Amino acid sequence: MNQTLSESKELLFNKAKDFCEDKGVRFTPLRAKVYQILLQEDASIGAYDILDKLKLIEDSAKPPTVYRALDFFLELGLVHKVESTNTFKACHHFGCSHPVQFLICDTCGDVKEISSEGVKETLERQALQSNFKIMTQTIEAHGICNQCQGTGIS
Amino acid sequence: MNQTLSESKELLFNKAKDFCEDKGVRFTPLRAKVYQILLQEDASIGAYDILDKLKLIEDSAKPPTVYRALDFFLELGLVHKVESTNTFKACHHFGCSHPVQFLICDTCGDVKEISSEGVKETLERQALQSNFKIMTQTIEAHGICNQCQGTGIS
DNA sequence: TGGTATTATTTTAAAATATACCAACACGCA
DNA sequence: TGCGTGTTGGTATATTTTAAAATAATACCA
Ligand SMILES: [Zn+2]
Ligand SMILES: [Zn+2]
Ligand SMILES: [Zn+2]
Ligand SMILES: [Zn+2]
Repeated sequence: MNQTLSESKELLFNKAKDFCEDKGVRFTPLRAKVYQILLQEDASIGAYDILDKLKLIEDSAKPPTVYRALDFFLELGLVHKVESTNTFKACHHFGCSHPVQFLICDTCGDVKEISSEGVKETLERQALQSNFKIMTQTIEAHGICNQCQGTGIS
Repeated sequence: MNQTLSESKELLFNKAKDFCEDKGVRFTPLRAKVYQILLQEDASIGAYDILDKLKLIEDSAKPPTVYRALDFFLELGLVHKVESTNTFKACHHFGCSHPVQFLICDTCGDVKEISSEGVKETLERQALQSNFKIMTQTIEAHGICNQCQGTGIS
Protein backbone atom coordinates (compact mmCIF):
# COMPACT_ATOMS: atom_id res chain seq x y z
CA MET A 1 0.00 0.00 0.00
CA ASN A 2 2.83 2.37 0.73
CA GLN A 3 4.90 1.62 -2.33
CA THR A 4 4.94 5.30 -3.28
CA LEU A 5 6.42 6.37 0.04
CA SER A 6 10.12 6.35 0.82
CA GLU A 7 11.25 4.31 3.77
CA SER A 8 11.41 7.26 6.15
CA LYS A 9 7.93 8.33 5.17
CA GLU A 10 6.62 4.85 5.60
CA LEU A 11 8.00 4.95 9.12
CA LEU A 12 6.17 8.22 9.67
CA PHE A 13 3.00 6.73 8.25
CA ASN A 14 3.14 3.88 10.72
CA LYS A 15 4.00 6.21 13.55
CA ALA A 16 0.90 8.26 12.75
CA LYS A 17 -1.23 5.16 12.69
CA ASP A 18 0.09 4.08 16.07
CA PHE A 19 -0.32 7.58 17.42
CA CYS A 20 -3.99 7.58 16.52
CA GLU A 21 -4.55 4.14 17.96
CA ASP A 22 -2.88 5.18 21.19
CA LYS A 23 -5.17 8.18 21.38
CA GLY A 24 -8.19 6.03 20.74
CA VAL A 25 -9.12 7.80 17.53
CA ARG A 26 -9.56 6.06 14.22
CA PHE A 27 -6.99 6.08 11.47
CA THR A 28 -9.53 5.07 8.85
CA PRO A 29 -8.67 4.06 5.26
CA LEU A 30 -9.88 7.40 3.98
CA ARG A 31 -7.75 9.30 6.46
CA ALA A 32 -4.83 7.06 5.63
CA LYS A 33 -5.17 7.94 1.98
CA VAL A 34 -5.27 11.67 2.70
CA TYR A 35 -2.34 11.37 5.04
CA GLN A 36 -0.35 9.48 2.46
CA ILE A 37 -0.98 12.19 -0.11
CA LEU A 38 0.28 14.76 2.37
CA LEU A 39 3.36 12.68 3.11
CA GLN A 40 4.24 12.43 -0.56
CA GLU A 41 4.74 16.20 -0.72
CA ASP A 42 7.80 18.11 0.33
CA ALA A 43 5.98 21.28 -0.55
CA SER A 44 2.77 22.08 1.25
CA ILE A 45 -0.36 21.22 -0.67
CA GLY A 46 -3.76 22.83 -1.07
CA ALA A 47 -7.01 21.13 -0.16
CA TYR A 48 -8.11 20.93 -3.78
CA ASP A 49 -4.82 19.48 -4.91
CA ILE A 50 -5.31 16.83 -2.27
CA LEU A 51 -8.82 16.33 -3.57
CA ASP A 52 -7.58 15.83 -7.12
CA LYS A 53 -5.14 13.18 -6.02
CA LEU A 54 -7.65 11.56 -3.73
CA LYS A 55 -10.24 11.32 -6.48
CA LEU A 56 -7.91 9.06 -8.46
CA ILE A 57 -8.21 6.39 -5.81
CA GLU A 58 -11.49 7.35 -4.15
CA ASP A 59 -14.11 8.29 -6.64
CA SER A 60 -16.60 9.58 -4.12
CA ALA A 61 -14.24 12.21 -2.72
CA LYS A 62 -15.68 15.71 -2.40
CA PRO A 63 -14.34 18.88 -0.77
CA PRO A 64 -15.76 18.00 2.66
CA THR A 65 -14.05 14.64 2.45
CA VAL A 66 -10.70 16.35 2.36
CA TYR A 67 -11.50 19.06 4.88
CA ARG A 68 -12.82 16.61 7.41
CA ALA A 69 -9.70 14.53 7.19
CA LEU A 70 -7.58 17.67 7.42
CA ASP A 71 -9.50 18.89 10.47
CA PHE A 72 -8.96 15.55 12.07
CA PHE A 73 -5.20 15.70 11.55
CA LEU A 74 -4.94 19.39 12.44
CA GLU A 75 -6.68 18.71 15.71
CA LEU A 76 -4.21 15.97 16.56
CA GLY A 77 -1.22 18.02 15.44
CA LEU A 78 -0.24 15.54 12.74
CA VAL A 79 -0.70 18.17 10.07
CA HIS A 80 -0.11 21.92 10.12
CA LYS A 81 -1.79 24.60 8.08
CA VAL A 82 0.35 27.14 6.26
CA GLU A 83 -1.77 30.26 6.63
CA SER A 84 0.00 32.46 4.15
CA THR A 85 -0.67 30.07 1.28
CA ASN A 86 -3.79 28.22 2.45
CA THR A 87 -1.99 24.92 2.21
CA PHE A 88 -1.24 21.98 4.47
CA LYS A 89 1.85 20.07 5.45
CA ALA A 90 2.37 16.87 7.40
CA CYS A 91 4.33 17.41 10.60
CA HIS A 92 7.44 15.26 10.84
CA HIS A 93 7.68 15.21 14.61
CA PHE A 94 4.23 15.17 16.07
CA GLY A 95 3.56 13.81 19.50
CA CYS A 96 5.98 16.06 21.28
CA SER A 97 4.48 19.50 21.75
CA HIS A 98 6.62 21.87 19.75
CA PRO A 99 6.60 25.38 18.36
CA VAL A 100 6.07 25.62 14.62
CA GLN A 101 7.74 27.87 12.11
CA PHE A 102 7.81 27.46 8.35
CA LEU A 103 10.46 28.38 5.83
CA ILE A 104 8.71 28.59 2.47
CA CYS A 105 10.80 28.77 -0.68
CA ASP A 106 9.02 30.94 -3.22
CA THR A 107 11.24 29.56 -5.97
CA CYS A 108 10.76 25.81 -5.66
CA GLY A 109 7.79 25.71 -3.29
CA ASP A 110 9.55 23.59 -0.71
CA VAL A 111 8.28 24.06 2.83
CA LYS A 112 10.57 23.28 5.72
CA GLU A 113 9.23 23.13 9.24
CA ILE A 114 11.56 24.30 11.95
CA SER A 115 10.85 24.34 15.65
CA SER A 116 12.77 27.06 17.35
CA GLU A 117 12.04 27.66 21.02
CA GLY A 118 14.06 30.84 20.70
CA VAL A 119 11.80 32.34 18.06
CA LYS A 120 8.73 31.33 20.00
CA GLU A 121 10.01 32.79 23.25
CA THR A 122 11.23 35.99 21.66
CA LEU A 123 7.76 36.67 20.34
CA GLU A 124 6.21 35.72 23.66
CA ARG A 125 8.51 38.09 25.51
CA GLN A 126 7.69 40.85 23.10
CA ALA A 127 3.96 40.24 23.48
CA LEU A 128 4.25 40.39 27.24
CA GLN A 129 5.38 43.99 26.93
CA SER A 130 1.86 44.68 25.72
CA ASN A 131 0.56 42.40 28.44
CA PHE A 132 -0.73 40.11 25.72
CA LYS A 133 -0.98 36.41 26.50
CA ILE A 134 -0.22 34.28 23.45
CA MET A 135 -2.10 31.04 22.92
CA THR A 136 -0.99 30.16 19.40
CA GLN A 137 1.60 31.48 16.97
CA THR A 138 1.64 31.65 13.20
CA ILE A 139 5.20 32.14 12.02
CA GLU A 140 5.98 31.78 8.34
CA ALA A 141 8.97 33.05 6.40
CA HIS A 142 9.01 33.36 2.63
CA GLY A 143 12.28 33.48 0.76
CA ILE A 144 14.83 31.33 -1.00
CA CYS A 145 15.92 27.94 0.22
CA ASN A 146 19.40 26.54 0.33
CA GLN A 147 18.93 24.50 -2.85
CA CYS A 148 17.66 27.40 -4.90
CA GLN A 149 20.36 29.86 -3.93
CA GLY A 150 22.98 30.24 -6.59
CA THR A 151 20.96 28.42 -9.18
CA GLY A 152 19.65 30.24 -12.21
CA ILE A 153 16.07 29.32 -11.44
CA SER A 154 13.75 32.26 -11.22
CA MET B 1 -15.67 64.20 5.36
CA ASN B 2 -13.70 62.72 8.24
CA GLN B 3 -16.28 63.34 10.93
CA THR B 4 -16.29 59.70 11.89
CA LEU B 5 -12.56 59.56 12.49
CA SER B 6 -10.92 60.55 15.73
CA GLU B 7 -8.33 63.27 15.64
CA SER B 8 -5.38 60.88 15.59
CA LYS B 9 -6.91 58.91 12.77
CA GLU B 10 -7.63 62.04 10.81
CA LEU B 11 -3.94 62.83 11.11
CA LEU B 12 -3.15 59.40 9.79
CA PHE B 13 -5.61 59.89 6.96
CA ASN B 14 -3.89 63.08 5.92
CA LYS B 15 -0.49 61.49 6.29
CA ALA B 16 -1.57 58.72 3.94
CA LYS B 17 -2.84 61.22 1.43
CA ASP B 18 0.43 63.13 1.53
CA PHE B 19 2.38 59.90 1.33
CA CYS B 20 0.61 58.96 -1.90
CA GLU B 21 1.07 62.38 -3.41
CA ASP B 22 4.77 62.30 -2.59
CA LYS B 23 5.02 58.95 -4.30
CA GLY B 24 3.19 60.26 -7.35
CA VAL B 25 0.32 57.79 -7.00
CA ARG B 26 -3.29 58.84 -6.76
CA PHE B 27 -5.23 58.87 -3.51
CA THR B 28 -8.54 58.85 -5.33
CA PRO B 29 -11.94 59.40 -3.65
CA LEU B 30 -12.69 55.70 -3.90
CA ARG B 31 -9.42 54.76 -2.28
CA ALA B 32 -9.97 57.41 0.36
CA LYS B 33 -13.29 55.84 1.26
CA VAL B 34 -11.81 52.38 1.56
CA TYR B 35 -8.93 53.70 3.61
CA GLN B 36 -11.29 55.52 5.91
CA ILE B 37 -13.26 52.33 6.51
CA LEU B 38 -10.03 50.57 7.41
CA LEU B 39 -9.04 53.37 9.76
CA GLN B 40 -12.33 53.18 11.61
CA GLU B 41 -11.52 49.65 12.76
CA ASP B 42 -9.34 48.67 15.68
CA ALA B 43 -9.90 45.09 14.73
CA SER B 44 -8.82 43.92 11.33
CA ILE B 45 -11.59 43.71 8.77
CA GLY B 46 -12.44 41.34 5.95
CA ALA B 47 -12.74 42.41 2.33
CA TYR B 48 -16.46 41.70 2.23
CA ASP B 49 -17.08 43.62 5.43
CA ILE B 50 -15.31 46.53 3.81
CA LEU B 51 -17.51 46.02 0.79
CA ASP B 52 -20.67 46.16 2.89
CA LYS B 53 -19.62 49.45 4.45
CA LEU B 54 -18.46 50.86 1.15
CA LYS B 55 -21.75 50.04 -0.55
CA LEU B 56 -23.53 52.39 1.83
CA ILE B 57 -21.70 55.33 0.33
CA GLU B 58 -20.74 53.97 -3.08
CA ASP B 59 -23.51 52.09 -4.72
CA SER B 60 -21.42 50.69 -7.55
CA ALA B 61 -18.96 48.94 -5.26
CA LYS B 62 -18.24 45.32 -6.10
CA PRO B 63 -15.66 42.82 -4.82
CA PRO B 64 -13.04 43.93 -7.37
CA THR B 65 -13.53 47.52 -6.22
CA VAL B 66 -12.41 46.58 -2.74
CA TYR B 67 -9.64 44.23 -3.74
CA ARG B 68 -8.20 46.76 -6.15
CA ALA B 69 -8.04 49.38 -3.46
CA LEU B 70 -6.58 46.87 -1.01
CA ASP B 71 -3.92 45.82 -3.49
CA PHE B 72 -3.02 49.45 -3.98
CA PHE B 73 -2.55 50.01 -0.25
CA LEU B 74 -0.82 46.69 0.36
CA GLU B 75 1.68 47.53 -2.34
CA LEU B 76 2.46 50.85 -0.71
CA GLY B 77 2.62 49.35 2.78
CA LEU B 78 -0.25 51.47 4.06
CA VAL B 79 -2.27 48.37 4.83
CA HIS B 80 -1.21 44.92 6.01
CA LYS B 81 -2.94 41.62 5.47
CA VAL B 82 -3.55 39.35 8.44
CA GLU B 83 -3.01 35.96 6.87
CA SER B 84 -4.42 33.81 9.64
CA THR B 85 -7.83 35.46 9.40
CA ASN B 86 -7.88 36.74 5.82
CA THR B 87 -8.43 40.26 7.00
CA PHE B 88 -6.79 43.64 6.57
CA LYS B 89 -5.54 46.34 8.89
CA ALA B 90 -4.30 49.87 8.29
CA CYS B 91 -0.68 50.34 9.30
CA HIS B 92 -0.16 53.11 11.81
CA HIS B 93 3.43 53.87 10.97
CA PHE B 94 3.94 53.39 7.28
CA GLY B 95 6.70 55.14 5.45
CA CYS B 96 9.49 53.81 7.59
CA SER B 97 10.36 50.27 6.59
CA HIS B 98 9.53 48.12 9.59
CA PRO B 99 9.01 44.50 10.55
CA VAL B 100 5.40 43.52 11.16
CA GLN B 101 3.96 41.31 13.84
CA PHE B 102 0.35 41.08 14.93
CA LEU B 103 -1.16 40.36 18.33
CA ILE B 104 -4.70 39.19 17.68
CA CYS B 105 -7.12 38.96 20.58
CA ASP B 106 -9.45 36.03 20.01
CA THR B 107 -11.81 37.38 22.65
CA CYS B 108 -12.50 40.93 21.47
CA GLY B 109 -11.01 40.78 17.99
CA ASP B 110 -8.62 43.63 18.53
CA VAL B 111 -5.49 43.50 16.40
CA LYS B 112 -2.38 45.26 17.59
CA GLU B 113 0.56 45.70 15.28
CA ILE B 114 3.94 45.55 16.89
CA SER B 115 7.26 45.99 15.16
CA SER B 116 9.97 44.10 16.95
CA GLU B 117 13.37 44.01 15.32
CA GLY B 118 14.30 41.36 17.86
CA VAL B 119 11.60 38.98 16.74
CA LYS B 120 12.45 39.57 13.11
CA GLU B 121 16.16 39.00 13.64
CA THR B 122 15.68 35.95 15.79
CA LEU B 123 13.73 34.29 13.02
CA GLU B 124 16.27 35.40 10.42
CA ARG B 125 19.11 33.98 12.46
CA GLN B 126 17.26 30.73 12.88
CA ALA B 127 16.56 30.54 9.15
CA LEU B 128 20.21 31.09 8.36
CA GLN B 129 21.01 27.86 10.14
CA SER B 130 19.16 26.17 7.28
CA ASN B 131 20.88 28.53 4.87
CA PHE B 132 17.48 29.98 4.05
CA LYS B 133 17.31 33.60 2.97
CA ILE B 134 14.14 35.30 4.20
CA MET B 135 12.47 37.89 2.02
CA THR B 136 9.21 38.41 3.92
CA GLN B 137 7.87 37.30 7.27
CA THR B 138 4.35 36.50 8.44
CA ILE B 139 4.21 36.61 12.22
CA GLU B 140 0.86 36.51 13.95
CA ALA B 141 0.06 35.65 17.54
CA HIS B 142 -3.41 34.71 18.73
CA GLY B 143 -4.33 35.01 22.36
CA ILE B 144 -5.84 37.35 24.92
CA CYS B 145 -5.20 41.06 25.00
CA ASN B 146 -4.54 43.21 28.02
CA GLN B 147 -8.10 44.51 28.16
CA CYS B 148 -9.69 41.09 28.03
CA GLN B 149 -7.53 39.50 30.71
CA GLY B 150 -9.28 39.27 34.04
CA THR B 151 -12.66 40.11 32.59
CA GLY B 152 -15.42 37.53 32.55
CA ILE B 153 -15.76 37.70 28.80
CA SER B 154 -15.38 34.36 27.12
C1' DT C 1 -24.79 -11.99 19.45
C1' DG C 2 -27.76 -8.11 19.46
C1' DG C 3 -28.67 -3.50 20.90
C1' DT C 4 -27.11 1.05 21.52
C1' DA C 5 -24.34 5.02 21.36
C1' DT C 6 -20.92 7.15 18.97
C1' DT C 7 -18.34 8.38 15.20
C1' DA C 8 -17.47 8.63 10.27
C1' DT C 9 -18.96 9.21 5.59
C1' DT C 10 -21.86 10.66 1.76
C1' DT C 11 -24.26 14.07 -0.51
C1' DT C 12 -25.94 18.41 -1.53
C1' DA C 13 -25.55 22.93 -1.00
C1' DA C 14 -23.92 27.30 0.06
C1' DA C 15 -20.91 30.75 2.26
C1' DA C 16 -16.67 33.26 2.25
C1' DT C 17 -12.64 34.79 -0.11
C1' DA C 18 -10.32 36.19 -4.33
C1' DT C 19 -9.35 36.87 -9.32
C1' DA C 20 -9.93 37.35 -14.67
C1' DC C 21 -11.46 39.96 -18.14
C1' DC C 22 -12.96 43.65 -21.00
C1' DA C 23 -15.03 48.01 -21.85
C1' DA C 24 -15.46 52.78 -20.58
C1' DC C 25 -13.70 56.72 -18.58
C1' DA C 26 -10.34 60.27 -16.66
C1' DC C 27 -6.12 62.30 -16.13
C1' DG C 28 -1.36 63.84 -17.40
C1' DC C 29 1.29 65.01 -20.99
C1' DA C 30 3.04 65.74 -25.83
C1' DT D 1 -6.21 67.84 -29.39
C1' DG D 2 -4.72 63.22 -29.35
C1' DC D 3 -2.24 59.49 -26.98
C1' DG D 4 -0.95 56.45 -23.28
C1' DT D 5 -1.56 54.97 -18.86
C1' DG D 6 -3.97 54.24 -14.94
C1' DT D 7 -8.54 53.93 -12.79
C1' DT D 8 -13.12 52.40 -12.48
C1' DG D 9 -17.41 49.74 -13.78
C1' DG D 10 -19.42 45.58 -14.60
C1' DT D 11 -19.88 40.65 -15.27
C1' DA D 12 -18.46 36.47 -14.45
C1' DT D 13 -15.91 32.98 -12.41
C1' DA D 14 -12.38 30.64 -9.53
C1' DT D 15 -10.86 29.20 -5.08
C1' DT D 16 -11.28 28.05 -0.33
C1' DT D 17 -14.15 26.71 3.39
C1' DT D 18 -18.22 25.39 5.99
C1' DA D 19 -23.20 23.80 7.01
C1' DA D 20 -26.66 20.51 7.31
C1' DA D 21 -28.98 16.27 6.96
C1' DA D 22 -29.18 11.54 5.86
C1' DT D 23 -26.82 7.32 5.81
C1' DA D 24 -23.33 3.99 7.05
C1' DA D 25 -19.80 2.05 9.80
C1' DT D 26 -17.72 1.10 14.15
C1' DA D 27 -17.05 0.52 19.17
C1' DC D 28 -18.86 -0.99 23.24
C1' DC D 29 -21.53 -3.29 26.48
C1' DA D 30 -24.78 -6.71 28.06
ZN1 LIG E 1 5.19 20.13 13.55
ZN1 LIG F 1 13.82 26.38 -3.18
ZN1 LIG G 1 2.93 48.43 9.70
ZN1 LIG H 1 -9.27 41.50 23.72
